[in-house]
Amino acid sequence: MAKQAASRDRRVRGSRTGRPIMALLDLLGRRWSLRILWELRDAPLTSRALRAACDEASPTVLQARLDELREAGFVELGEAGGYGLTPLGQELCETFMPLHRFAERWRKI
Amino acid sequence: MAKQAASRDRRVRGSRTGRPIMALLDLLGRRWSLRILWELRDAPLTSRALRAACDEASPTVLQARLDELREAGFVELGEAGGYGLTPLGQELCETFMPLHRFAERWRKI
DNA sequence: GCACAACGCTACATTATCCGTAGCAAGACG
DNA sequence: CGTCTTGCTACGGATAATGTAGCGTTGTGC
Repeated sequence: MAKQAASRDRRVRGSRTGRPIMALLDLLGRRWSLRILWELRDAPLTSRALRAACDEASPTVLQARLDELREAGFVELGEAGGYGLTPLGQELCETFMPLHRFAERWRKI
Repeated sequence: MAKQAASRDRRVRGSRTGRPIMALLDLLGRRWSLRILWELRDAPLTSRALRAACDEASPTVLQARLDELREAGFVELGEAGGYGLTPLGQELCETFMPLHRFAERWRKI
């Protein structure tokens, strides 16, 4: 697998400009990516608990997204088992945490 | 089309909890959604210009995303032509604008 | 009026991606 | 040993995205 070989400047789908923001938007714009970060926001979860939190999403995609997020350095697999955010992942999560408040106001419109 | 009939509490893929944050994460977690918002961040674009900005993505998906984002109230089609962000869309865009700075730091890791 | 170009938008066949279910190997516990 | 749970994978069917082409409409210049 060339999965772990590539670095941050790897080819990303739909964006071959090399601009990191595009790579990030591409990564986060895949199914379940944002949701996974969101569900891990305040505590690590086992793969199965994460699956339950994500409405029993298919383990195939979840595993793919976890691999990508891990390779990006946002998520890590603790030695005691269970997926958690890295410090970098925490930071990223806090970056779009205001989305929560926005979503609440959005509903009311 | 039942597209414009549904409101914010419509069924969204992968998230049937009704929590608005889930609906939002689901909407933004589709291909090109984040990218479209990003490309419209400071100026409206025509559909073709937007397509060019999005690496010549297929018009089929772009149109689908634009419809969804329009129905969500984030994007609008100006009467003079061209897609632009609504005030709400501007607000959403600013919400995850720190992502840009984060992406720049992320590359260096 | 009449080409001509750009607009928003759509059709259609191919390809990639996701879903749902089942199940693997490895480790912990009894 | 048997039975848990862990992370992870296989596989076939369903869904979504791609790439190319083109529609109808609206200006604009001649």
